[in-house]
Amino acid sequence: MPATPPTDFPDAPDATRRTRGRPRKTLDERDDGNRRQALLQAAAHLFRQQGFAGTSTRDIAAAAGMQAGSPFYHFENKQALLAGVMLEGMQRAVEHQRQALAQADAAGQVDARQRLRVLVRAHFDVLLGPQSDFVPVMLYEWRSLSAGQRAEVNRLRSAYEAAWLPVLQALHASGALRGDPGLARLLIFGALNWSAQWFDARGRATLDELTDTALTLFLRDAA
Amino acid sequence: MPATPPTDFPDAPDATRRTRGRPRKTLDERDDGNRRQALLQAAAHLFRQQGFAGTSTRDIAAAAGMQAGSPFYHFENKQALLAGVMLEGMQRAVEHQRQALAQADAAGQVDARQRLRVLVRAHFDVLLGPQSDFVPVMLYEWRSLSAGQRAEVNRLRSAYEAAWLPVLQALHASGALRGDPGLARLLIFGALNWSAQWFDARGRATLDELTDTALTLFLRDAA
DNA sequence: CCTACCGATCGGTAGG
DNA sequence: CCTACCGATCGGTAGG
Repeated sequence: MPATPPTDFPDAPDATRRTRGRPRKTLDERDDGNRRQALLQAAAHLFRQQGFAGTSTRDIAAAAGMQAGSPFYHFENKQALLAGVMLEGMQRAVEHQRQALAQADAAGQVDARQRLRVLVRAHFDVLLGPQSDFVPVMLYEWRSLSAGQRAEVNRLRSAYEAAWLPVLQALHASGALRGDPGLARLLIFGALNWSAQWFDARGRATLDELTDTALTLFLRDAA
Repeated sequence: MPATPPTDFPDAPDATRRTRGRPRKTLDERDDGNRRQALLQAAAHLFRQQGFAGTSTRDIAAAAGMQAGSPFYHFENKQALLAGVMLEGMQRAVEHQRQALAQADAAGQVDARQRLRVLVRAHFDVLLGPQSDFVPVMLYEWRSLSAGQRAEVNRLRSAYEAAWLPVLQALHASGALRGDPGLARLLIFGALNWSAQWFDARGRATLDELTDTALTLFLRDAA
């Protein structure tokens, strides 16, 4: 990505250029997808705190340091901003899951029990770790997407969820997990996803302890 | 409660009273808290479908067969409508739980495992059964309440949740439930509450089957 | 990306 | 509970 040369205003008197009017943006703030990213970040945060309908595009613009109309230079409309947040959230989730599983493979952790631990821990990372506004927005602002956007997000979501089923089926086959694996998966996702409502990063439990408790709750001991 | 005598309009010509102007409301539609109840019902439904911020008081009025300004005759503001929905939802939940436990007592079901089944089933009833808009609104529109309203709703919610802990502690003591009962309770509530997002009453699973699967997932078999 | 603006909608009220 | 209405806010756009 080539650095854009600083374009001066030819008609501005040189001495006052830096002191009059609104402060100049630094080069770094201007170029490439930087501002788009700032909008997504701000939108994720506000959508999570106040919901989609409860957040104005002006709020988002202000949080990203822009004027009221500027978000529409980067996104077609408010809904496209929401879809952007969700797609980014799911891409991160899929990628983090992929890396976690690859690392487990490299460490020779092929046991279904170990793999479930990896999946649960990666899930908590994405849901409760730093920068964790994107996925909760996906989970809770679902209904505000158009049908087409929903389908697009759903493709990533299905890929993410698909990784769980073979692991749960293996655990069911070995007797470590009881009940229909499909229904069990829904209940387990619920248990994990609900943590976004109550987990406090400053509180007592760490993500490791949470993972332990969840696995202890769902799985039987090895015979 | 004394029946209100039908008050006629003294200056309305008798013959046309029933045919001109907007149709008369029947007595039944007019008196007491009937209209208030219709507003709560409509609000619960719309808040659930579209969220609090995404629903206008005009939508609610129309759904209850009123004009735009009329909800404010019954409720101070939009937020009071939301609080009304949540309080009604929690009152129903607490009452249903109380009845279910009383019935279990009468049937001599004092075993902790049996009591957990009763609690789970009653929870699903309130969350997924007929008229199940009130509690999901409570679960998902939390942030739109004022601090004072939140405290009021929380009192009922704490009472509801308090019934679970001794049962879970007994199951933990007997080895049927693993992990800290406090954390386990949060995970279990998550698994159950999340069902409001995916359960389809027209689908395959019944509430009984759901209850079975949940108990099988969380509890170990008797030794 | 900002400025200036528009039409629509919203929560809420006065007065009956 | 309706009628008529108000001020504020909102998503979005034209033109630079």
